[in-house]
Amino acid sequence: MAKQHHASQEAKPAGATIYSVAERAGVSIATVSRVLQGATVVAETTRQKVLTAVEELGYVPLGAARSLAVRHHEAHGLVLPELSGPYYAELLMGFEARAAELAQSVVLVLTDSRTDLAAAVRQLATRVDAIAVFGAAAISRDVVRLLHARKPVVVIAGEPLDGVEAVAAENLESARELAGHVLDHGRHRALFVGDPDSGPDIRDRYAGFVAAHEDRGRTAAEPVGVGLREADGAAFARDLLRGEHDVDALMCANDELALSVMTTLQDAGKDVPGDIAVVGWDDVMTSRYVRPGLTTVRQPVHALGSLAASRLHDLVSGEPVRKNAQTLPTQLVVRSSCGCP
Amino acid sequence: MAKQHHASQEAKPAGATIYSVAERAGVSIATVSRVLQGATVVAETTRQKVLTAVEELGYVPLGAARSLAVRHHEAHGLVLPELSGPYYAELLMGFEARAAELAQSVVLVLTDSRTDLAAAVRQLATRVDAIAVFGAAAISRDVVRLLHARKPVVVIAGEPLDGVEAVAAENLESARELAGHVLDHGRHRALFVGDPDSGPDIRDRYAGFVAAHEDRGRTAAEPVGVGLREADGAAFARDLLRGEHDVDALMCANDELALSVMTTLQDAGKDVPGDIAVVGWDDVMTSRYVRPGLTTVRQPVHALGSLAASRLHDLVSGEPVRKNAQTLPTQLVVRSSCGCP
DNA sequence: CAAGCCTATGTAAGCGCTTACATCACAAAT
DNA sequence: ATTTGTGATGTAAGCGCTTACATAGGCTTG
Repeated sequence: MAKQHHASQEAKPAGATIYSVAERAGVSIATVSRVLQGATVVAETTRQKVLTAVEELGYVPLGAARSLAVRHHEAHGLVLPELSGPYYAELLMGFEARAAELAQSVVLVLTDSRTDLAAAVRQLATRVDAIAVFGAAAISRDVVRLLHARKPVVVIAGEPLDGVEAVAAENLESARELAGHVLDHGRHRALFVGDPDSGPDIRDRYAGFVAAHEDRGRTAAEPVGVGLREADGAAFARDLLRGEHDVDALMCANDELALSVMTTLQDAGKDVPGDIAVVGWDDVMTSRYVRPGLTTVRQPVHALGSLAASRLHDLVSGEPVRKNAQTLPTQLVVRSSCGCP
Repeated sequence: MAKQHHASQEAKPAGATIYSVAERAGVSIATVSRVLQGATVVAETTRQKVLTAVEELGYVPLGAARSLAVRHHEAHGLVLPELSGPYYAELLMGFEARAAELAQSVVLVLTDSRTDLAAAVRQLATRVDAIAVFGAAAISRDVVRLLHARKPVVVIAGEPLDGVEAVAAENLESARELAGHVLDHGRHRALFVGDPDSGPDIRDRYAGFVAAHEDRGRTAAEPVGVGLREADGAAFARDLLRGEHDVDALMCANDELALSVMTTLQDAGKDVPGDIAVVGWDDVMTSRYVRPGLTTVRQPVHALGSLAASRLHDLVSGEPVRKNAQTLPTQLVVRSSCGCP
């Protein structure tokens, strides 16, 4: 063998390679590989010799070498904004679980912690076979488009982009239902809290809010374009207390917002839902615990992550891109913050 | 060139390699590599030619090939049980953020979704330079030990294992302080809810509970060994309501437990903290929102993740293993479920 | 008993990159 | 004009695997 395999030594034992295993077992590297891959048949005695050698040497195959040879990373990339709150975490869990079933590793990139996002994504593309990107992940469409030219990409809950596969949870109809439910409690001055321009999700929720009004021959108020975080909700609630709006119901873009609005109002002596009804979106854990329980919409977040991983795998396997976004149904969760007993 | 580089074509454009880029730019592959790595000096005109070719071909380097050549994966593995609840998510965020700074990818494995954990970990070891394992991740010590023989390993909040580096948040003293605080509210029949045998964290928290009693010349009751989930808390609360214990204060092993206990009691008409004080551990989001606010302990979870990533990197860089676990300080968060106004 | 056939194993090419070393062109120094 | 130095680039070996193909026994078969 021309190659000079390992006279070297490093801090860690390092260096058991397929060569050293083969030598120790007294077989060729091909046989070692066959034993480890388990595909081809190998004589039982040989198999044992190899396994023993592997054990003794503590051999761990080098993934990179395998990847290079098989021309697959056997890994999926997932790009999310962050993980505070249960939404993304749940999505990630769904993704990871499905990826595990498909024997794919998952490489995670959180955009909020990156200064150079484009570079991070480019670097990610370097080590995975396919990438799922969360829609609101602050990744410019250009980056997605660029990526998509090289690797299979799935956009989760994002702006549809043609030629790029998309998966999402249903928003419009559920929002219409939720808003309708609130209106049917006899509320006449409902407000949508959240910025429809911040992404397709919120946009559709507002659209549902509008539709519910139209269904009843009314017209919806303009949305209050605030952010999605607790602080935004608290700030808005203070505006409210100052009398800036005349409302008897609030449909918030997500639970975080709804919760902070609701508790801020309560702390100021307002009665929810007596004085004002508040509903949210996402059904986070806290929504079950607050009093009154928060009426909200549960998304199949886990399933969404799982679906993304599945599609990625299908795409890598050569399946064609689906033209239309796959939409998963959501579920209205009625508690009492909307006015129900 | 003897090698037959790419006459092939696949579904995806595929196939721009360093060779095609070199050819297009009219330079050697070495030069392309130099431009892309940016280390050595390359004439500006050449650099531009290469960059142009890269652009035109949409070249994305193959990470596996680089890894093989440089003999580094430039990736860290992280093994966590799951991501429900803010604890692990926050840990992961800290880990990811630091890894990003160090230009390391992060490959995530969630043990709850794996059927064959050992295999998953072995496979992980194949593709990363080092691995951080969360203590309670249900990974047997043997697996950790095995791993550790091959790759740098850091155990987060786990059972110390000699020769294996460990990082953790402080438990004992903070638990002593928390328990002391409760006792000093004049409670005399305090109970620890949680199973000290489920891991070093809980064990130390119970030890703090005991110590606080001893500090006051009292002796602590035996722990109530229940699980850490909401359902466990609700079940325990029902036992309590049935009169199975005579208590006026509960120190729960974590917030999830504390919250479900507390609300279950409240729903049954008990007054918290009037009839019974309840405190938790972790300071999850919900703890701020419930009424009364839950007194708890905030852990530097993000910092813990970050520290783990740093240490991993140091170890990969050849730094020696630190003998003693690094412990991060926690912070008592006093709200009103303990009896404070 | 020769001819063929499996089966188990070995041989070697190739995966796409990095990098030590060799080479070359040109400018400066003699 | 010749030598020497220097910066830019090319050459080629190797990273550790997988796998197509070749080979060598041991059986079966006529």
